[in-house]
Amino acid sequence: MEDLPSISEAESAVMEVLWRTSPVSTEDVVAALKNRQDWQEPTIKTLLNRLLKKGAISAQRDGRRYLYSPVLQRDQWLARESKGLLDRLFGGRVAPLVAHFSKQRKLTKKDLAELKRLIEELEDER
Amino acid sequence: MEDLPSISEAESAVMEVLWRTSPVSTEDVVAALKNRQDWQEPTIKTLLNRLLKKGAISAQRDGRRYLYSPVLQRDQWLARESKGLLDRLFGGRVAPLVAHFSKQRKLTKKDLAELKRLIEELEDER
DNA sequence: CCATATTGATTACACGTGTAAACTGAAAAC
DNA sequence: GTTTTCAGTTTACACGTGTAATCAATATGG
Repeated sequence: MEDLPSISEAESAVMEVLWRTSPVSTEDVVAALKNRQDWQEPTIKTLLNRLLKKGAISAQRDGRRYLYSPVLQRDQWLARESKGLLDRLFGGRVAPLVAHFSKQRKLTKKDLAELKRLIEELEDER
Repeated sequence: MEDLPSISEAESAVMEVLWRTSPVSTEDVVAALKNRQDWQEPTIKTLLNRLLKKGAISAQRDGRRYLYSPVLQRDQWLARESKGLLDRLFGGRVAPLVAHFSKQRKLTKKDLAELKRLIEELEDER
């Protein structure tokens, strides 16, 4: 009964690939990250290996190579990451966080509209 | 022209103290963190020193000891940290972030009310 | 069958971080 | 003026991480 593996930033870039499609081969991951990250292939192999060791992904043989799939779900990861920040920076409260972004002028009109809709939706749910 | 120093999690706990009140002595910091963190005094000395080296705080002599003050402002730090998370986890968009927290049932009634008010306020600003 | 290529596994290495002990210099106490 | 004390400085050390080269095993082509 292992608890959720914690994954590093570089590792999360690899996870994002697997979360998008899986199972994938090392080659696929390399291809998917070619543009985004400036990593050599060995680097990606290392990251895949570490993720395996951590139990964040699983591997199934496919001829001479492996195909990898996520074990850790994106939702779980998202939940932990965002909760961590929220707690540390905003005392666990969402409103102050939004307030912060608004102060930073990081809210577009579209964001505002979306938020409004979202909030109405949430209110209706009660 | 140094760019903003990046501070670690443990360091940020020390910064929080200085952000609350400053200037403060090492002793003050130790006292302030006594309950929150289970750190020995040498640990806090180390952290203060690292923050000094990084230029995140400044020190002024006061007799035999130093009094420390923040150089890095909480707002700057907050902005960077939260932007980092927002970009990494939610593609830089605020609405998906709020959606995520709502899905996690992390929004209290109070949060909702506050958010609503906030959004109305923001809309009026235009 | 043997050489080559391919892919996973092992090893590497510097840097930041969490955590702290040991050392040192100067001030305070006697 | 010594001795003690206290605060700051130096050193320590293991672990995770970013980044990658090298090694080894196995499959494929000739």
